[in-house]
Amino acid sequence: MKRPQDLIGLKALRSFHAIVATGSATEAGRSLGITQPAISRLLAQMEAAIGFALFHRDRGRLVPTADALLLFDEVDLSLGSVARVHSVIRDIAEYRLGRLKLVAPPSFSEGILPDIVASFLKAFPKVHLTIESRGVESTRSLIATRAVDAGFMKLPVAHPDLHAVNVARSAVVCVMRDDHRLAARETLDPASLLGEPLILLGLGGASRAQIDMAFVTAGQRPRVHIETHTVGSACALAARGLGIALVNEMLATPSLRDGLVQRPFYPQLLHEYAFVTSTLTRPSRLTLAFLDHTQRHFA
Amino acid sequence: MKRPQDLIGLKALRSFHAIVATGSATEAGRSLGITQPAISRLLAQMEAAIGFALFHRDRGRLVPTADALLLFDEVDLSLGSVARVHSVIRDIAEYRLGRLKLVAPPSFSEGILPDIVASFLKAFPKVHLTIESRGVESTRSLIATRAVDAGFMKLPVAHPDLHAVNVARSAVVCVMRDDHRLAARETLDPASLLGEPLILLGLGGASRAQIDMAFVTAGQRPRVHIETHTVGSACALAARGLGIALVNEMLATPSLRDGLVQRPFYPQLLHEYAFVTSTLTRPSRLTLAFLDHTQRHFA
DNA sequence: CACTCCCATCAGATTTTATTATGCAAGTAT
DNA sequence: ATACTTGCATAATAAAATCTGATGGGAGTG
Repeated sequence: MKRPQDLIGLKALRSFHAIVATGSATEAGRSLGITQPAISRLLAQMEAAIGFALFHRDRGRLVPTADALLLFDEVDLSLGSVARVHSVIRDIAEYRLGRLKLVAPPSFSEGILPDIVASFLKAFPKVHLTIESRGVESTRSLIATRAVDAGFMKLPVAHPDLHAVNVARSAVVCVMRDDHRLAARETLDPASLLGEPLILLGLGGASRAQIDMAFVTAGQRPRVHIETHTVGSACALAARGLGIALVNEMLATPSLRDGLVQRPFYPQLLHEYAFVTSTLTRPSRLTLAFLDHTQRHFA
Repeated sequence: MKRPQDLIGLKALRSFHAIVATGSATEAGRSLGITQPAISRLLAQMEAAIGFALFHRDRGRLVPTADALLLFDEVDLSLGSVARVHSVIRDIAEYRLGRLKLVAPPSFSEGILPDIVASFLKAFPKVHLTIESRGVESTRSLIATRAVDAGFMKLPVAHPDLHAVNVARSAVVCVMRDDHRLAARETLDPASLLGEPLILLGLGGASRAQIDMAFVTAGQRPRVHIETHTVGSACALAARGLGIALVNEMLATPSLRDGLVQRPFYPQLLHEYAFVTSTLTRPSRLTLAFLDHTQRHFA
C-alpha cells in the first residue's frame, strides 16, 4: 500500500532545501554529509512523487523552477519547526524546560526550602518552579490529587495515595537567649527545664504530643507559657526573653539570629521529613531530579 | 557516521503524535495504517534517541509522561507545518497556487486578452495574474529581461532572447458604418477604396507599411484622412462616419458595436501574433499552462 | 477460569537507502 | 583543439532500516 504522505521524507525535504540553498547537488550533499548520488536520487524520487519538476537541468546545473521557489519558503518553515522539535527535546533532556509545582508547610517553605530551591535552580536555571505554602491537610490533598507534583511533609504520612521518601531527620532543640541562665548547659531535659516558661507550637499533631509525653515520662508537666503556630514566631518570642522554645532543629536554624542559642533536648525527639508524591502517577523526571537534589542537599 | 537529526524521522514523530492522540499504540497503528509492532519499535527507537521516557507503561497501557505532553505541542505544530508543505505541493501541482505576469500591447490587452484571461482564470481560479499593457518596445524588453513571464507580440519578433510561439493569425479588414455606400460590397480592395477617406493606424511598424504597399502595388496612394494609434479609436472614428478604418480583424472584433460592419480587405494582409517568452529561462509550468490555454482558445 | 485487550519482542523477508564507480555534457584552460 | 575540471545521472552492489506475522506476558473482565 502506498502512503502518499510518506513519499516525501525529511531527507528529501532537507535535500531539496539544501540544493536550493547551495545551488548544487554536490554542495548540498556535502552540507548534509551524504554523497551527491544520494541527493540526486532523493530529488528524483521527490519530483516523481509530487508530479512536477523542481529544477530545470541547464548546462549540467540545477536551476530551481518558479514552482520550486514557491515551495522553498514553505519547506524552509517546515524544517525550521522540525528543528525546533529537536531543540525542545534537548531542552527537556537537559532539564532546561519544564514546570515543577511543589507544596510545603510554611515552616518548611520559609526556612529550609528556599535553600534547596536556590541550589536546584542554580543547577537547572530554566525550570519553572511554583511553590505553594499550605497547612498539613491542604498539602496532603494537593499532592494526592496531583494538583502539585510533590511536597514536603512530616512523617508519618498515612494516606494510600501518597508515596513518601524520607529525606531528613532532625531533633527537637531548645532555643533561648544566649544570656539565659540555662544557656550555659550543654544539653537540656525535662528536669532541667522545671518551672521554666516554655514556648511550644500548638499544632495539634504528633510533635506536640511527643513533647508532652517526654515531660510526663519524667514525672512532670510542661509549663506552657506561650503557644504559637510557627517556628519563626516561637524563636522570635524566645529572642525577647519570654521563655525557651522547643522546636525542631532543622526548622529553627533559619530563624536563629544573633543573641539566640540552641541546645539539644533529651530525650531526643526525632522528627522525620519526607518528600511526598502521589502514587497515582509516576513522578516526572523533573520531580525525580528535584528529589535527587534534595537528598544530596541533606546528605 | 551518525547524524542525530535523522534519528527521529517523520514516522517516529507521527507515531508519537498518534499514540498521544489515540491513547494506545494499537489504535495509533490503525490510524497510521501500520501495525502495532511497528509503532512499538518506532517509539522505542525514539525514546532511545532522545534519552528520556515518553510514556509510562502502566498496567499494559501507554501513559504519556509530563515530558511527553510538553513535547507533544511542539510535535503537533511541526507535523502541521509538514502537512502544509504537502498542501502547497498539491496546490502547485493543481495550479491552485502561483503567479503569472503577462504583458501585451494595449490593442491586445483591451480586446482579445481579457477573454483568454477570463477563461484561464475559470480553469485555474486561485492563480494570481498580473497584466501589463505596454508598447511594443517595452513589451519586448519586459519579456527579455524576465520582468514578466510572457507576453503577446505581433510577429516578427527579432530578438535573440525571445522565443515566440505563433498562436493566432488574422487579416486586415475594413471597418465602416453599415450605412456606408461600400458596406454593400462583400470585399474591398485598393481599387474600390479609391478616393475614400481612410483611417489608419500610424504605428510605425510593418503593419502600416504593408497597407501602403498594397495600395502602391495597385497603382494608388491611400487617402489617409485620419491617423490614430489604437484600434479602438480607429473604430470609434469610423462609427462617426469619418471614413473606413483598416485594422486587424482580431483586434477590431471587440470594438465592433452596432452600426459598424467589417469587410475583408484584399489583397489579404495577414498579421501573426505570438506568445513570447524569454529564452534565458525555461517557462514556468503556469506559463506553459497559459500558453496551452491560449492555443486552445484560438484553435 | 477463560477471554480479551494491549504492549514488547523476535525472526524472517522485503524494501530502502547509501556508496562506489562510471558515463555524459559542458565549461575552461593550455 | 585537446585535456582537465565540474556537475548531474545512473547502475551495481552492499548495508541498513523497516514491516509483518507470530508469540508471550501482564492485566483487566465476565
